[in-house]
Amino acid sequence: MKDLTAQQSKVLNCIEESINKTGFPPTRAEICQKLGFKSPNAAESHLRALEKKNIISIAGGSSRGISIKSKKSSSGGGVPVIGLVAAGSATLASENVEREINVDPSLFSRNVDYFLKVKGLSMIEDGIYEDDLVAIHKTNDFKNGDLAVVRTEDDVTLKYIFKKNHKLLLKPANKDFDPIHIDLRNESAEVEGIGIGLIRKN
Amino acid sequence: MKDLTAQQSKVLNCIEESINKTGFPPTRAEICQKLGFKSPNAAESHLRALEKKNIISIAGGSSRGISIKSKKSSSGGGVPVIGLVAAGSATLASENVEREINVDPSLFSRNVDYFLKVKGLSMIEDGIYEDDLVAIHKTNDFKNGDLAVVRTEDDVTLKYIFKKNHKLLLKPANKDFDPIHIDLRNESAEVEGIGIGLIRKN
DNA sequence: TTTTATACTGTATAAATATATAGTATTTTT
DNA sequence: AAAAATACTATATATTTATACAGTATAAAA
Repeated sequence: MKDLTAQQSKVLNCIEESINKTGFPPTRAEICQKLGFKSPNAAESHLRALEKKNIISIAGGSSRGISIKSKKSSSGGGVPVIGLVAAGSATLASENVEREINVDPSLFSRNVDYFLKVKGLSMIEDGIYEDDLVAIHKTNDFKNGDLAVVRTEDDVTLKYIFKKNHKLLLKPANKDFDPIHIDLRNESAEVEGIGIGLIRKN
Repeated sequence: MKDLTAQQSKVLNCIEESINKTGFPPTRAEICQKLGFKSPNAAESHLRALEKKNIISIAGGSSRGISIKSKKSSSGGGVPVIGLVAAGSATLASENVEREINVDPSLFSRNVDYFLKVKGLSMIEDGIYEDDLVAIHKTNDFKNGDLAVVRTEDDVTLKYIFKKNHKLLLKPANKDFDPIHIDLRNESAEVEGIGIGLIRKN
């Protein structure tokens, strides 16, 4: 994206201020008044420049029809949402980040490192549905029965975890799905984190 | 604060929707179009009523000069969590507010007015568990099948709602619970809001 | 060098919009 | 029983507002 000029920034700022202060965008005349322009076309052309640079959008034929497009990911690092893409890479790599969510840190019992977007129906019997966002706390420490994000050799999956000696059991909450048995002497598996909460959007 | 009438709520909702969708408030004409009024004064008088009740403010002499008062203080103000206490008063009155949560406004599809802490198991088959926080958008506008917060004569409940003529059906998602049938000719019932999401803490 | 973008003033106007006024009817409050 | 609030239709209009057109001038890109 091209950079904004000094004047364009001023105009953008003026729009933001208006929305913050009054609750609605400014008119051309108001922009002129605030920035000291004497012609409405001064504001108009700056708006068109901002539109061209894809910063704002202008609704034709309606008053105050200005809206700011790139609603900045408001300061304060949001928590990334990661889709459970097929094979093996549910990492925090930016390719996998679908979006970010600002959450109250005190919401969940432990720190939320990311949200995992659920694919499939393997946990449906315990109220975890497709497209739910499961709050994940990154750790490889777990108790038997925890809801865990487990990276196996060829998959990343969300299941209840049980460990006994060298045997790992990954148990779904859906009778149509079979539990996964892993013998750690033959196969590798790693716990990436545990589920500490859930967000669902209807 | 005085309660809003059904129509006033619709108008308020219309304003919220416009701001959410377009980025700026609606004109009188747009409100009329959306709600099916034929005179701009229908919108005007509802707006003045909302202004009188201190819900919105109207900037005189400027187009689209509507702003929602309570929403202005978006910074800092979290979304309240309300417990479904026994009889009849799941209002936003401070006695019922258990805590507040800061959520990303863009998280859910519509504005979240409060979170309702679920009591009981009546929705368990659709993945809504005890102590889950259901995100509620305040409105009395609903579609059949919506998850609704309904205030009946002696209770406040969260169920799927279906309306047919004068009959209201409140349907749980648990076969051990019976649906509630309400004949609006004999009993009163009011939709306080609809569920648009959910937060669970493990 | 020519074009394009920036950065304005100044004027004009069709269309959008708020807002007043005049009614009618129902419900709620006092 | 009277007054006030609710809930509109219908019409009118002053004002607001977007937006086009005509210029001037400078700086950056092609």
